[in-house]
Amino acid sequence: MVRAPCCEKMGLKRGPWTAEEDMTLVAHIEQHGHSNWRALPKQAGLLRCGKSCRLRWINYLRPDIKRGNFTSEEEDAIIQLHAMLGNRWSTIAARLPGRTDNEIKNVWHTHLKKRLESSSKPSGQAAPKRKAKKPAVAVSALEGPTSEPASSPGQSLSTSSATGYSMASSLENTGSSSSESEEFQIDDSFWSETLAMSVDSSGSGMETSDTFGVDSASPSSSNDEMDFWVTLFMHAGDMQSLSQI
DNA sequence: AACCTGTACAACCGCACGCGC
DNA sequence: TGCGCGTGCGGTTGTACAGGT
Repeated sequence: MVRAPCCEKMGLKRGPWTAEEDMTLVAHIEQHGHSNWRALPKQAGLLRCGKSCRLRWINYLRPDIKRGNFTSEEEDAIIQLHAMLGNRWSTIAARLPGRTDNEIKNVWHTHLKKRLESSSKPSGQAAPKRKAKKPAVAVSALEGPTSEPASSPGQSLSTSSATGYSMASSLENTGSSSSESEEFQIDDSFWSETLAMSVDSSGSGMETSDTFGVDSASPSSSNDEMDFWVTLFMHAGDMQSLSQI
């Protein structure tokens, strides 16, 4: 199956987005939505390919994006989820309200990975953040009435694409996390305990478990299934870390 | 003060998947 | 049933900036 290039490079702009482009995109999406990314740039009068518009919206312009440094809880959650799920950034992002897969991926590659590699220390200590990155130009241009930082933890998630994601594939496709099968040896007592916990889905004390409750309220059965497995793994991770103490 | 190096983040690229025709 | 299109995802690259020398 030969696919056409995502953007026929006919005078389409590339590189960093300007504030005007951002505003144009946001205004268009607010008015018309984004039912068709490919047609969107034309309709909005943007000289960008649809893919670029989609990326910009998802990673930067969405009103529910939470910007700023990751909290240590978030970093710990990423580390745990990555240990469980591997490089499934979108799935991990779905567990962290307001965070995007791209952002999480960047954080992982820049310091979480190094932190894990360089130290066997407990994860509570965040890697030193060298700088508070410049405020993005486009954001400052947008930080008007249109984009309020919805940083409250219970907000709805739009990052998750609810791709039909099965547990089997998540376990089999462990290219980057080959140690999963070794890390999680599940015995019968684990299953009985975990299943009991998942029925009564009270939080385990971790901040991210709040988001489970939100998502599990979703009518989508695939989301329910995903929540079940992620919750399961989270508990497994908790139990493992407890056993190491 | 100027240059060099490392870090953080935005953006791009290519592939895979799902859906409609 | 097969094909083409649109979208989503993960990997990678480019670049701006801060700190160090």
